[in-house]
Amino acid sequence: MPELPDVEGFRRVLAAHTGEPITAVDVLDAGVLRGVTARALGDALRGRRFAEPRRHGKWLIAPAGGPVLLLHFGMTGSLTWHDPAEPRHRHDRVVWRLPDGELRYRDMRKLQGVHLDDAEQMLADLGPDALEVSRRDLAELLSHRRGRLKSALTDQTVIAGLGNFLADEICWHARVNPLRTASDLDAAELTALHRALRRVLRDSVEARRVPPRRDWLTGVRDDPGAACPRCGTPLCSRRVSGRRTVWCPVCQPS
DNA sequence: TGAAATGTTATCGC
DNA sequence: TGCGATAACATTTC
Repeated sequence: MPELPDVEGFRRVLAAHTGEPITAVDVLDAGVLRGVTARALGDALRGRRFAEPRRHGKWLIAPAGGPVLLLHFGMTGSLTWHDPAEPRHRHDRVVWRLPDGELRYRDMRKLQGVHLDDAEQMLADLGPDALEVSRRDLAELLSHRRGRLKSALTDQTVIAGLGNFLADEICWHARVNPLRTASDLDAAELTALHRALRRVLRDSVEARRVPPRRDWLTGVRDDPGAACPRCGTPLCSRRVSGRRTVWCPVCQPS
């Protein structure tokens, strides 16, 4: 799940529960703790209050009056608010208990995890957040890339926040082939790509995910014999930089 | 049973 | 130095 829109949704979950004291931190699976022990995490946060959280790319940054909590959700993570009476899920790994409920960090695969106080280190190599990238920024960022457009868009050191689904969706909306060399796009293509990025991100943030709409690529890409929602042509698919990439050979000619 | 899954990182080769 | 491919991490699903 978690690309920029999902993490922005988690940020809003946390933002709705700032200002209340953290009464306890339950570490149910220390396998998601990165560079911090369960004891140190609890000692640092107990009695503190979450302040307004930030997001950069796929990172959620949660200051807590001194200590800073950093969450990354990998491919399967989430952060949700629950009544304490609600049974915990098998994949709930860390729980922050507040007076009126609790925040649960759930993650099946445990590919990423929970950090404390190393924001500068974790965020140092990230490019600008995808929501903050202007058309001019995008042109500049792509102009230095010799590799494929798909690879550049999903490289967090170039632009932070875009993942496999978003990158394909944006290319499809822009009618640009994701296998193109990133620095080869002309002015019209860069304009189309930037407009697609804005539109796809806006709608996805509103939906708190990349919506699986049938009139979007994301809604059909896993269908057997998937066809382009715009023109009905069978979609093409291959691995690019280790990720499955889907595009329409008619709308997005090479 | 094997392959693939929305992420990131280290490593190897060109 | 940059980039592509690959494996690895952990777990589930088709």
